[in-house]
Amino acid sequence: MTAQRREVYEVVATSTDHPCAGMVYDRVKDSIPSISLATVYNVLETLSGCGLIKQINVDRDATRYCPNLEDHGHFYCEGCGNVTDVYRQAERALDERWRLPEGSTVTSVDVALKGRCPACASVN
Amino acid sequence: MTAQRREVYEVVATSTDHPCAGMVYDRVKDSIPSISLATVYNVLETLSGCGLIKQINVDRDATRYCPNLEDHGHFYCEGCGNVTDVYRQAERALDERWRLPEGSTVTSVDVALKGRCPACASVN
DNA sequence: TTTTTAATAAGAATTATTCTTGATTAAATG
DNA sequence: CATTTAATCAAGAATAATTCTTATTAAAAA
Repeated sequence: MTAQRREVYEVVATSTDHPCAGMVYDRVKDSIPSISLATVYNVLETLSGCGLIKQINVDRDATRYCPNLEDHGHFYCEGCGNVTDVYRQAERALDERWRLPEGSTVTSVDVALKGRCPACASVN
Repeated sequence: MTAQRREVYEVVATSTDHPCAGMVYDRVKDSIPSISLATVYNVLETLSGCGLIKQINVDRDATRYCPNLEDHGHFYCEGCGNVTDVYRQAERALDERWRLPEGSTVTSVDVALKGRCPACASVN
């Protein structure tokens, strides 16, 4: 655990806006001005590999990072671009939700909802 | 509806492997050798906009295209890279599945499962 | 202390996609 | 039918996120 890793993790953990690599880079530079963008990418990859943070992808936008390790989905607002965490109404096993090919194994389920958040929906 | 549009749509509609733009380009060239990759991108965008095909994204891989307009998710095999359609066990309204912010509107729900298909899971 | 290993910084390289421009084609109008 | 208008297309340059390469630095092991 290096200073760079500690600081990158800290930035993601204390951010509520699901920042992308460039945003993390900008924020980490406040405390480590010499850090390189490539290092931020490396560290984000390492932290994701350890399961300390999660990558979230909406369409082909830049990958964003999420410190919330609970089972949840993401709601992307097409008005303001914000991403918020959303939770299931009821916890249900995967095979109660999806008909999967017999004998397959599943390692992850990503759910991305798109639409307009209350603020943006009310404007128009 | 031009020849290019007809042919691009035909290729996507008759493909079962969820091809990306480059793959569509290669296949369409058989019947329209002069077509350009940019045109394939334009047409795929147009067809997606009309709702005739759907874009599917897994992580930041190249966008793939799906002619299946039913409500379904996608299962990406980390072994062979294939993408297959998966269906819900039961049709349930969105707000029975997710707790959404009061007053929000939802335009799309994308579900991407990752794991190993039966063939790849049995090998290892 | 010396040697080995891993992490970092910097910038070049890659890849999917978009943009720009000029040429063609199709549709609309006189 | 001729002509204007608009949309589409082809080709290649441009862009943006990400990865790769190489040299340097820091940490760990011998």
